[in-house]
Amino acid sequence: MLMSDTPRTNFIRQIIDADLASGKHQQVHTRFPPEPNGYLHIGHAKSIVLNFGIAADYGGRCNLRFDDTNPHKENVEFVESIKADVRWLGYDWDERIYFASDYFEQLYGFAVELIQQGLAYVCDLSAEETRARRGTLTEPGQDSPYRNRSVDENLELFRRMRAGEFPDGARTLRAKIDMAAPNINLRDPVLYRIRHGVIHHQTGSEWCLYPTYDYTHPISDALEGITHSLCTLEFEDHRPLYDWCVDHVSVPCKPRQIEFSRLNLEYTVMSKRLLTQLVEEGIVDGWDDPRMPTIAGLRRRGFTPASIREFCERIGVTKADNLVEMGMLESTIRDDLDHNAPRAMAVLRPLKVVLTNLPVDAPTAITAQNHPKREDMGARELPFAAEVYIDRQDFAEDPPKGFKRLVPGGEVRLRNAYVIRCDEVVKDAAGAVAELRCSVDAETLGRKPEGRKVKGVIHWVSAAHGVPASVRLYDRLFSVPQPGAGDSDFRADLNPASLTTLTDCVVEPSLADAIPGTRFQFEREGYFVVDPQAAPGALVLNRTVTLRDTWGKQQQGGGT
RNA sequence: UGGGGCGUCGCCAAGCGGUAAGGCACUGGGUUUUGAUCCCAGCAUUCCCAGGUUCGAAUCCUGGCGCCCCAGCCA
Repeated sequence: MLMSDTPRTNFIRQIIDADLASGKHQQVHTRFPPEPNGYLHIGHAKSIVLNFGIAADYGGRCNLRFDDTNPHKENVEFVESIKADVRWLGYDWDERIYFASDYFEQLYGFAVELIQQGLAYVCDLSAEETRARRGTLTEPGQDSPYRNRSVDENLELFRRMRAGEFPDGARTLRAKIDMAAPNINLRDPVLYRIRHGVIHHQTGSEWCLYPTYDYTHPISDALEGITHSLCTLEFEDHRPLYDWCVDHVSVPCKPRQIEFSRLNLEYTVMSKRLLTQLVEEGIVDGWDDPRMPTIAGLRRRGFTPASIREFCERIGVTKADNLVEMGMLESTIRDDLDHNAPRAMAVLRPLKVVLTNLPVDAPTAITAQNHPKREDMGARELPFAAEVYIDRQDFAEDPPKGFKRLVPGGEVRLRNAYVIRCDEVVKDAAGAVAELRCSVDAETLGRKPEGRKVKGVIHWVSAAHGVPASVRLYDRLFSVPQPGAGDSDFRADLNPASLTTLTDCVVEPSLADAIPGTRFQFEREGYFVVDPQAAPGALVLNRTVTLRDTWGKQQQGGGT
């Protein structure tokens, strides 16, 4: 479904090309290293497509590695959801699924190496004291009073830290680099901290000593033989530390860290902290709420793995800050579904239409193509009778200029069926339109009407055969492009109309037994997917995205 | 007067000294029993700004300006 022959290259692939050409590497080995402290989102998809995509295109490998060095925030539910999401996106790590915690013992050994070289020391400063001595952006820090302990004392203290002899926060292991370094990450960063009483999802209570990301990541990469370690821009300042670690410890190779800019999408949030808040405060219906930018949410919304992959290709990979329009995501799923989703008819806001002069020999079923340009998708039978439902929005007593649908005395084509004319508008006691009485032009079944043009085509469902359904219409979760901009509470930017549930919908009977996850285009309405909550007799459909709507856009643009 | 990055069309993004790709969006026009799809056309004399080098600069140099990230024992 790639729509162009745009070269899909980027600066990272160029670096890899050069490394291969120069003989620096014979093969490429990447990794996707999520922390299991939340569900994956579309920003992670960018990284997944980048890392697994490069491995696939270069005949290399990509590992899945959980960066699980902070047991306080992590759990197995997140581990499992991440595995499921990566698989669903279409990627395979074969047997190469790793945990940074797999390396805890080796990491400990490398720390001992650093101590022996005089490159790391046990520091007794509290977190607050450490911060107070770190200096500021413009002033150097001060050396820790514990910076010059002997190797033997450090070794002994570090052993006792592991043995659990000291309480949380009492001591840390710090790299001895340079407290005056202009790069704050080099001012004797903490390598190990003490954490008692937390049960790590992989190692249980085996450790009370946990390595930090800055120390763990480069070494994990090196142990796995990673050639190119791709991460986001905020780690650029950490690269000197990354290099310091692999340079001073006996690892088998030295991976190269390359940073790219993270994805920002309009009208949503991408930070795990905020997404977690939406879930925990019940603002959304869980991590897989179809309004969430999570992989699980997009899946439930009806997105396909291919469309997400294509989106990630289209946005590219650079180091420039970016804020991608939602329309970019929408167009990718429309492209996919336009080509691949079978068509069906569903009436979201039913209005009964009685066909008053249906010929006695009128067909009781009408054959409809499942796709306008794909014969291979076949056809289906639509039950047809004198009472049908149309959508209330397809009728107007007082139509706006340019309205092509049904109006009193006007004609419109019932899709796949006859041209009808509205003869009478029946109202209820309150004066609301209750029913329409229309006559059909018997000569227009499968034929153009004589001597006139009928521009409007509307969809319908036989009243006697239609199946009830409830439909969820989703809109953007937030009403502003950048929720929470300028330190404001992002919750104030929530879109109150992000979910509209329609419970009186009627869909064509062929959908009666549709299984969850099945996608359709409801003609003239949009793309929909059967929700997992759907049960036999209680169909629930989620709107993935509307069709492109130049009429609706025109209407909106004219007003206000 | 700390360090590290980034600035090419409304949004993404190619470009790597030889005279501005592509996608999304938008604007026309055509086809159409989905106001969809599809098709065709248009859409940066200019690359943050100012100098300089060069026959030639978005690309090289100098100086500005703007934006992002960093002072967790988070990742």
